[in-house]
Amino acid sequence: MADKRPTITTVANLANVSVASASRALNGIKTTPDVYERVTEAAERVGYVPNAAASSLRSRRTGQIAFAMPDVANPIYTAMVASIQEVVRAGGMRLVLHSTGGDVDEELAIVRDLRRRFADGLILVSLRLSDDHVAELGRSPVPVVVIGRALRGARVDTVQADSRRGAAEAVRHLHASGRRRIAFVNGPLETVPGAQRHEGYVDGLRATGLALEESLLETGEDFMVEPGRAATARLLQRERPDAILCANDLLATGALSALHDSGLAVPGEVAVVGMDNSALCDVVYPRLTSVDLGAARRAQAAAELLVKRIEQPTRRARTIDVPAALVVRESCGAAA
Amino acid sequence: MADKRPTITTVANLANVSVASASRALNGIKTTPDVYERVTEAAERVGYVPNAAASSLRSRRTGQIAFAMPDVANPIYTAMVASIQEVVRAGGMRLVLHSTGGDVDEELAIVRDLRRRFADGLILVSLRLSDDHVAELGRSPVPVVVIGRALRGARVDTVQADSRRGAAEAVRHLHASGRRRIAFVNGPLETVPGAQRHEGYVDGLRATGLALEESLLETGEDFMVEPGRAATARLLQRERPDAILCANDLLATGALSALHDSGLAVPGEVAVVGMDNSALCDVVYPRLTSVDLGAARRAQAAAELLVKRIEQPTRRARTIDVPAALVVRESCGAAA
DNA sequence: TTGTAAGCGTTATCAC
DNA sequence: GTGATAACGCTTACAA
Repeated sequence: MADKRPTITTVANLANVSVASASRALNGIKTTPDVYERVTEAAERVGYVPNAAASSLRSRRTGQIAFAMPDVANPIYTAMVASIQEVVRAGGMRLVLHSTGGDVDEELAIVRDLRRRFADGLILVSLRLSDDHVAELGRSPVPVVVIGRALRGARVDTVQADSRRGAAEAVRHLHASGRRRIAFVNGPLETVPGAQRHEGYVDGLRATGLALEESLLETGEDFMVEPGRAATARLLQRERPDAILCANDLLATGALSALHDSGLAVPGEVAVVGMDNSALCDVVYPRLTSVDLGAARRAQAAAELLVKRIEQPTRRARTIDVPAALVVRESCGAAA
Repeated sequence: MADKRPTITTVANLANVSVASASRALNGIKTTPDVYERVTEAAERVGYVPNAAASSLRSRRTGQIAFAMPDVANPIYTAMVASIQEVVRAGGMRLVLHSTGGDVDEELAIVRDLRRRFADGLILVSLRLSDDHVAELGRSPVPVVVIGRALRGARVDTVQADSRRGAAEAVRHLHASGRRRIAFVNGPLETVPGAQRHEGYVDGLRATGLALEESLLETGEDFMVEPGRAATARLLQRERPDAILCANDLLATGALSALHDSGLAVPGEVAVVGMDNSALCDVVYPRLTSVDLGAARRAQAAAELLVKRIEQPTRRARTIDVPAALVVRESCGAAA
């Protein structure tokens, strides 16, 4: 902690120029080399650093990007944070983080808070996009990019994963490697990913000619490890599946754990496939086959979209689709 | 996106009071109930939201807390983010995130950037605290709380883990359960945790009467999974240890992976112990015994310390010690 | 209690 | 290109 900070006036006086010239020199706006020299030197000498609040107030730019996601502890969002952070830093901006707990009201509160203009834009990941979101997004004074599902009626840029097709592909792969009783451990059905992945699972069954069996379906109350473990345990009390597709890697991790506890061999007796292809996949045992939904790419695309939109607020809203791709690892080799 | 925003003047005019009264009413400063009523109603009606930059500029408080850590992707820092986020939100503030990559220059740049006054305070996690840090921290206009090691000569609040004692305890536990060739997979020795945990390992050997063997020491070039895998693989080329203590859970995860690949049973042939007791422990197979270094508590303590210090900048610098505790799980049961 | 008015530190708009 | 000067939107003395 230190004392009195120099302001731009300090610098201007020291350099014998007006504050206007000082400001211009410091912001890279054309000046005489002489002025530029004197100003930068003076700034250097007194250790001048511009005040963020003052420059935001006048310039109407905060240099901050906000990112709101359901849960910081989920590796998939962590990966997104890392991607966004890169883009943000490359642009000399700062990242403001919000963890919403997946709560819709919380999400809406954050969008509403944008009216404070604490950030130049927001990247929002929501599991439950509603009309309320559309309405609130419409009132935002700064651009918002949604990672999730394109919202009809909202003029916002969107980045989407093709998780439906990804889930279907996973089912086809399991079928192709000889599995016939393919269970599905999903998260809450009323979420966007929950609904889409369920559809993908059904698509996959249809494509392979397998029947949809209620007894092969389980949903965790959340896309987390424990719900995955519990859901799988319930599944195993019925006629045993020979493969389990999980709606994300956390659920799959829970599934692996439940299978270990039951003494079932993976992939020998039961194959397991996750979704997200997160860092978890190389960490669990056996390594997890997973559907890559391009989290890092989605986050990067969202960040870049946002930065462009901030610079050019009037351009048309865009939707970017990021394809899914199955990444095969140990957890779904051949059946025993 | 929308159009012209109402300012406090809009509200004041509508309520037929001065802007000063409007400001007071909105900030909970004593006014006539009548004035309060009219102002809040007017604010409500026009959807007034105060401008963050303007209020920061005048009040000299940004309502933002910054957190700088080596790596967002490391679950231990993720846990810290979650803890800090809670405190920050409870105080109605925002969290600004910086991932430094463990780079000292990056860390120093962030501290320097505080002079912009973009945040009211900073929580800094550094793996390599130096005199440069002391110097730069001394120049910060806002308080900084360090999570790491107390810095001599710096007037900053600090939160420390007792990782030295924790490592020693892990060694003692392994010895007590019959292990005699206890290896140590460490991260870079020139880091604060690397150095401390090494000392703890040596303490533990001494306490149990085991000899320090060079061949049982390995260091990864980083506290990550891959270096852990590689270090363990190197270790296994020599005379086999019957236990491996790892300097953190990521290294331990890599160790487990290398052991699986070598076909060695855990804990039957080799016991494994990690440090940090992160979310990873319940996710890997077998579940990882780990030394809890109180990450969540440290982060929470740091955040609370910072908030208090912001409110009361002159109070004495404090150092909080968070104790370590071994959490026993499957990876270190009895030897075969 | 309330209103008046003076900034907070910048950047943007003018004439020059 | 440069220098006055007026905002930016708010908080806070100070006087009433």
